[in-house]
Amino acid sequence: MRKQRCDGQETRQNLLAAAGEIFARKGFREATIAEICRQAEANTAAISYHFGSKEALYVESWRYSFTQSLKTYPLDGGIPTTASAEERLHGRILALMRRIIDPQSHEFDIFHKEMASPTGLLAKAIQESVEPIFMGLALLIGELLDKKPSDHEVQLCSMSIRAQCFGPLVHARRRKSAEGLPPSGLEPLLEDVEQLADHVTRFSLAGIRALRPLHPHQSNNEVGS
Amino acid sequence: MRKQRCDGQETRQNLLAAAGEIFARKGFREATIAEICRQAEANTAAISYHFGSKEALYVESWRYSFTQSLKTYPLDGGIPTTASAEERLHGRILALMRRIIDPQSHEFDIFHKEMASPTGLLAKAIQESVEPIFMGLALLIGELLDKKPSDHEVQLCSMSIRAQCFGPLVHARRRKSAEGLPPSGLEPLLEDVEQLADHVTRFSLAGIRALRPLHPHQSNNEVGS
Amino acid sequence: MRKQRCDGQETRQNLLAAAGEIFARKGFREATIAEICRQAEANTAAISYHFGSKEALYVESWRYSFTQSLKTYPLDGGIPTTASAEERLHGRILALMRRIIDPQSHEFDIFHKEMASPTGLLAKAIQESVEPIFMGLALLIGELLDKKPSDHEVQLCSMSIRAQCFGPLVHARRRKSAEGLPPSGLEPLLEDVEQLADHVTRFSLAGIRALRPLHPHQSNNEVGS
Amino acid sequence: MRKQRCDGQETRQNLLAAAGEIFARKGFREATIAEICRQAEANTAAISYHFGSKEALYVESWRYSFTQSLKTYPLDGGIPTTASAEERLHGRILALMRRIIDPQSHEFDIFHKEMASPTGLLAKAIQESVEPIFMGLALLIGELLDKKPSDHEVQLCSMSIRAQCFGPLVHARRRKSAEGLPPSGLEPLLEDVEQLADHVTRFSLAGIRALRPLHPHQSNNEVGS
DNA sequence: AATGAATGAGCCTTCATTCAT
DNA sequence: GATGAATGAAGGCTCATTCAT
Repeated sequence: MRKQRCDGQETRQNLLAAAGEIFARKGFREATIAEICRQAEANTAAISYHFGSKEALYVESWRYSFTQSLKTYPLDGGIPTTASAEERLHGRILALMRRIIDPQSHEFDIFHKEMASPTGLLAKAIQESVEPIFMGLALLIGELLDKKPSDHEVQLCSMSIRAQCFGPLVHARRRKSAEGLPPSGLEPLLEDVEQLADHVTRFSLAGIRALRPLHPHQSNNEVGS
Repeated sequence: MRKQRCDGQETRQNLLAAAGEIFARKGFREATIAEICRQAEANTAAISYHFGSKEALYVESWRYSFTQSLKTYPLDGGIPTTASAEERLHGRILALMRRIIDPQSHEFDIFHKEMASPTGLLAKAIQESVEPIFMGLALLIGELLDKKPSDHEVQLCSMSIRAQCFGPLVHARRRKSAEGLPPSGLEPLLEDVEQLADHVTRFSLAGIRALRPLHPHQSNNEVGS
Repeated sequence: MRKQRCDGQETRQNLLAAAGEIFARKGFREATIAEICRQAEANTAAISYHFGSKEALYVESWRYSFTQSLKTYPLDGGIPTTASAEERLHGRILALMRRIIDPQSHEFDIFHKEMASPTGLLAKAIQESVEPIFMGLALLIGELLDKKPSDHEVQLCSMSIRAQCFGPLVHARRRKSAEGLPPSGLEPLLEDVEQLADHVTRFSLAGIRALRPLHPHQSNNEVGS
Repeated sequence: MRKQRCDGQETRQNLLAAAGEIFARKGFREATIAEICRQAEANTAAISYHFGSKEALYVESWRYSFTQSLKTYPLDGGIPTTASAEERLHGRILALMRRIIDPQSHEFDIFHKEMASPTGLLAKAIQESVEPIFMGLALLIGELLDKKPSDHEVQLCSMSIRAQCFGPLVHARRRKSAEGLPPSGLEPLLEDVEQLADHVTRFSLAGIRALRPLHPHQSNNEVGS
């Protein structure tokens, strides 16, 4: 009972997709190549053939998930660079949240599990992928604070914002995945996301402004709502 | 070469302590009872004997870690109830951070791993333990916002603060545990913690105030430093 | 369906014996722990438990086989040290041959396979075990040649004798094991061994004497260069 | 990126050569067709295609190695049939040794591994190839002993000589292959070979003469029975 | 003629658990 | 009360082989 040998890369793609899903659900160690291959409708030896090892598949599947996710949700949230810093911050926060919450994307579940129980296998890949995101955020905050991105206060604010994006959403993801099928639960969650992004943006802009040193005449027009 | 039968509970205590450490380092699934027993200098069968199963040991060791941690770091950070809400918030944030960062305590590593890869075993125990912490925080924020603790905005702010405590510190923990001995690396980290708590308090108070509806006379004295 | 836990070392002994037999028949790589355990009536995990790995079992089983074999066939063949050098040489050759040909002993089959396809695992064990055998032979030949055991000619003669013991007998072993049960085939083979030992002793003594330096009445017609 | 389809037999030749080398180094079971094909720069399916199976390739590669080796080293060592029996024996021994030690030739490594761990696949091929070698040696010894080649004593002497050729040289081969490049290490080994051949010839001629029946001028001090 | 892709069987190992002592 | 010994179920990986192209 052989599979059709369509174009030769189909199995590879199936494995990457299935691996992303299973690794996101179970983590590296608890995921079994048997389950991945069952879902990809491939033989267990196919992983050795295409990727060499479970470890290599893990790294590849994360890169794959991350790339796909970034294609769907550009870092700047589609806000033009001519918009105000506040609007661009809101755009970034919203884009990040949508990436995190998208049930199609598995990168953040994998990322989260890797943070909690590092295998060390993703260190390099994550480093390369996450750095630009952090840097873009730090640049924006630096603009708002009128300081260099490497400044300590900028870093602290960056951390505050990132944490507000990650924390609640990984919970939301789990709550969601614990339910049934995604189709019905998608829209309400996206609504939630916008509301949450509004809150985090407003909350954080206030926090940032409280640190702004020497502008006595600071305006109060916020973004959102 | 039997062990001394001191009081019969010594092995149990050793197992609880060792389990907390190992589960914190490796998570439930990846921790092996062999390693736990090796560290506790007990026989592998001792776990089945004392706790019935690996699962039961897991729950017990978390309760044990949590209880010990709460004894060391009271929820209110030692700030008297007569102090201002801002000071009490700072006290809570600092206490929470110190609990998280304490290398002696394993509850947060276990908690974090359980969030990332839920076994479901701790659901009830965590629920019971975390609820009062969240409630105390919500009460305080409600006081600052002049709203009920169950109000949506209060919940959002509570989330913002909790996330700022968890996010950076679990990273700090890992970075720390990756180094050498904890004793020498403790002080500088505690300094960091106070600095971080100051930032989060100031940042969040500003965020909270920005949501406060229509009180023109709001004061600006912040806490910290 | 548990095994009886008689004295706790029975399984270990069974495994050692079975391993010697299987490793001798199939070699390290082709032998499977499943087969060894089937023959020892033990679980496959028992090997990990008692020895840690297939590799460690291999080494242990060889030491076990070698020790048992040496107990049955002392190196000197039971010839008293007061006997003539010729008689003692004959004793050694016969003892070596009997050790090699004994169907109960597996050390030489393992040794032979290890020489042909080294795993490297037995290097140290074999070195330690074989050294005294070679040294004893070299001492004896040195006595016959009136030279030091480390002399080049002594070494060459030692090699000639050892090769004559090994070569034909490993063939004989295989021919024998290819047949059916050992009980009936044992005596005729032992007879063969004595005949063979006589031949090798006579043949080699003549070769040695031809090299003996200072006896003026020996003939010197040699071949080559 | 297909290979050039030169003449269609190039791949076959490459496979035979690579197989000889790999089988010699690892033995039949441990050699993998993946490694052989990698070295031959061919696809793994090529073996099934050209030879039908790993087994068939094994047999073919041995025949190939043996044929090539025999071309380089004629059985009689180039000694004319008019030379004395002693000289012809020396020639044969030297030729046999040179065949064994030649690092270019793999037949003896394969042969040795096959003796130690018979696959049964080479039985017929080896039988056919080795018979003439043994017969030639037996004829020569029969001439020296003035007996028929099938005589028991002739067979024993033949065995003694063959064993002295095989034993030390397979060791030498392994020692050599464990070193670095063969080119530089070749000359000193060939010197050793001649020295060794001299020893074996002299040693064995003495042994043979000691068995020569009724020539009144031979000495008779033997050992045994 | 030749190959990339895929397969299924088998191997060694790990692990939580359970007896008999 | 406590333990050494033993178990069986998986898990990841390797490998010779076989298709469809």
